[in-house]
Amino acid sequence: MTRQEQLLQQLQSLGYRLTPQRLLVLAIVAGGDGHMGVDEIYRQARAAYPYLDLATVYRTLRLFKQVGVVTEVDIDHRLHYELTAPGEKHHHMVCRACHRALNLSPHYLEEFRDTLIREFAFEPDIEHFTVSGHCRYCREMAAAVNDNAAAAGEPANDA
Amino acid sequence: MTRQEQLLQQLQSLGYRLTPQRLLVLAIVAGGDGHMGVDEIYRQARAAYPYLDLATVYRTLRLFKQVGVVTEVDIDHRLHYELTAPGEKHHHMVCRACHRALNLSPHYLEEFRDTLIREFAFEPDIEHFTVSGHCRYCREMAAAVNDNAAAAGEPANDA
DNA sequence: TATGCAATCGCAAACCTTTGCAATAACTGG
DNA sequence: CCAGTTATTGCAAAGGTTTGCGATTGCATA
Repeated sequence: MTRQEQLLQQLQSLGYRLTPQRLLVLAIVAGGDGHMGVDEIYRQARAAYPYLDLATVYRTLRLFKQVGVVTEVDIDHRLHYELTAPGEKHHHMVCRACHRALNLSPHYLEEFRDTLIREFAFEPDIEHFTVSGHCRYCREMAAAVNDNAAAAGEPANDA
Repeated sequence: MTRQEQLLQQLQSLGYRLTPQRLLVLAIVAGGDGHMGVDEIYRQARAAYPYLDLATVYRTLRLFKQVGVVTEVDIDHRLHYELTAPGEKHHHMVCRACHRALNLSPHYLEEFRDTLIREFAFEPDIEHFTVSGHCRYCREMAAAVNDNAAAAGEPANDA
């Protein structure tokens, strides 16, 4: 039994129905490399089954997430999904500048998590943890730009 | 010079214009207690100046955030803002169940931050850090419910 | 104080995501 | 294999947020 069949059976045993739409979305997410945007999943799904509705894709992904089949990652205020790899669980560092998402081993969070539970009885949602910030590359680039522009001081523009 | 006047001067010195809309939004956020939803800010602003557009409120708040005047908090996928209190900086723990937002002293994050910088050269965005999870009260309630319902096993419903 | 330029505004439309509803289809039991 | 139940779908519309654009207005300069 392949991993996908396993997951499907898991869904079914939880009382959910196995619809062609769900099979399709699962296959696509499983086939993609890493976190995929909803639009990309939708595009691929539509190529195989043009009748499919965007709302169904969103609902399906939400269901998968709830059941633990996929992991949701918020990248620049957009939802992305990737197959949950058991035993290779990881969190994300999302760069505010280039929107790259880097993986982060849960190991780095355990202590933080323990502290929150101990001090506040707050159980952080470590399944879907994401920190935003500036990645190595964008920091280097920002530093370089700063060196050049030095004193310019133009305010930001709007749009 | 009041804190508000300070902030206004800061905006101006950065090259931004002091418009009535901005003064109004700043006054409202400064007057509110803690993180306010955009709709609430908009409602109050409109009461004083009915011509104001929602888009302007969003743009203004985004600008304030960028300049550091306010802090953005994502509560259940909605944007909330609060005046940035220098010296009282704090992060948030947002409960996934009741959507309460609890404050978290930066102290609990310093070590985590240092680790990310050291190991990955990733500079986490500690100005706008939010962890989601389950708060003390909702955990207690969930535990109580579990005790009662014990074995029910109904699948989730849709809407 | 009058003038000019760019930043900002209001408006309308777009974008991403969720939701209500009636029609459809997956599963269950006979 | 058929019928009944109910989860799920497609569609259309709404909700929250962002954006393009022409008109307005703040501010600097003279």
